[in-house]
Amino acid sequence: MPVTPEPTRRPRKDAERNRQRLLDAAGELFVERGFAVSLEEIAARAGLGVGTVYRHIDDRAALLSELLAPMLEEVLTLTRQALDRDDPGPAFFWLLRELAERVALNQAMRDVLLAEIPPEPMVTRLRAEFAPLGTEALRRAQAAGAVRDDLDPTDLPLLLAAVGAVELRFGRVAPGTWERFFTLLADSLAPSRTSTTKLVVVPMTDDQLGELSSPE
Amino acid sequence: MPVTPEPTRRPRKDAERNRQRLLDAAGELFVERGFAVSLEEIAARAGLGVGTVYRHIDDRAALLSELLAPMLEEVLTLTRQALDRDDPGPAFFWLLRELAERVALNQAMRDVLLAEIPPEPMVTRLRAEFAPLGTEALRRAQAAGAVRDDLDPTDLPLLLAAVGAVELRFGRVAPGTWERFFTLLADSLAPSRTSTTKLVVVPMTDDQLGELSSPE
DNA sequence: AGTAAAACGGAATCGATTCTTCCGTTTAGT
DNA sequence: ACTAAACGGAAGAATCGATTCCGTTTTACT
Repeated sequence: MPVTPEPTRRPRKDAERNRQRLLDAAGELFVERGFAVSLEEIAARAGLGVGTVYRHIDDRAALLSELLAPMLEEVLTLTRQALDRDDPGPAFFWLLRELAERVALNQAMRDVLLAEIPPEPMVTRLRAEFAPLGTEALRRAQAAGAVRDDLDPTDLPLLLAAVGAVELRFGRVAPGTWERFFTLLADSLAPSRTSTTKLVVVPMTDDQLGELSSPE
Repeated sequence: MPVTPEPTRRPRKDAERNRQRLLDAAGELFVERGFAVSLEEIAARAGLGVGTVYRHIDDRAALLSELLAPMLEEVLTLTRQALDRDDPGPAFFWLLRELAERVALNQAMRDVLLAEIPPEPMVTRLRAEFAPLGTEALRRAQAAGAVRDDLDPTDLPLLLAAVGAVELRFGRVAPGTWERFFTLLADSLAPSRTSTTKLVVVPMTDDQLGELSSPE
């Protein structure tokens, strides 16, 4: 039976270049705007027409799914790194902060924790795989006396969601506020303490709070 | 010049009844769904047609504004009550919890803190009037040694927003979770502590976390 | 240079959503 | 019964974003 000589022909040079631009633009915008990005927005940032976008992807869902996967993968990687350490207390707080930072600064990650997003296989997988790892990291930190015993593994997504929500709301007028909030939150996880962790990040100003009313 | 004999004629009985139904339905739905309620939804719950709604209100904005006002007014009232007390520490934590509860259980309040809502004079007024009162309540609690010194008045809306976000996201599958989170958060505000406040509210279950993926 | 296939741009289409208006019908009040 | 008030809900208008379609431009190769 005669088969096609070249099962996969080499794409044209401009097509390859545009695919890269598309992926770059989509990646940036996904971090900035999460699942709310429109294809038009992506096309514009890539300097392409929407029609061209569709020649490179199946549809919007497939594109976002592809962009989301590595972000969620990184969560698992970080968690495994924490479990590799032999200082359970600091390792747990390190992990929590790494995750909090990613959630705070990445709208797509915030959407995963905070928003009603279309069903994503990767999200289901993340939950299934993260659960035992996160639980173990927490248990070890508790065994080491670094974390209050009544903290539950299910509190972890809750804490991260809170951090994400804070930066989502206040980050626009006072970037970095998530870190101030995180410091506060972390202080509540210790079984006891004789002092507070110094709040390094400056508080918001009244003016910044006022800016919340003006759109965009 | 002849004037109208009855400047304001008595409305028909059914009109009066419907106006009340409308206000009741709108009030309920505003608490449940915040600024996202549609007039159609309100009309349906009131058992009226949308056309009828418009005979009772100017437009959507006016209706929501009217419903929002008393909620914000209550915030000021609670704050003044806290300032009337002579136990600054407990008074501050009492106030924070009262406000947190309202924010957590009322979507309209959450929207005020968390969402991009249309400009509302009442919100501007609230900010202006709450600021000095909230600041005073905090300062007194700090002077009494009940609250860490580096907490800033602008952190208050931030803390409340976080509580609201938590219940917004997790309340559907695990109502009351805001309270667990609040307890945790409150523990971080003390200058020091030798133990933790017992977390009375049970944590979420893994199943509940999983339900977050399914819409509605 | 010349040509055909590949790729492109963006207008047009489609669907969904929600405020608001309009008008024919129903109901309260006398 | 009759009239003015009130009602219901379809229709109009606007917005927004995914997806498709097709005439035009570019690349690759002779």
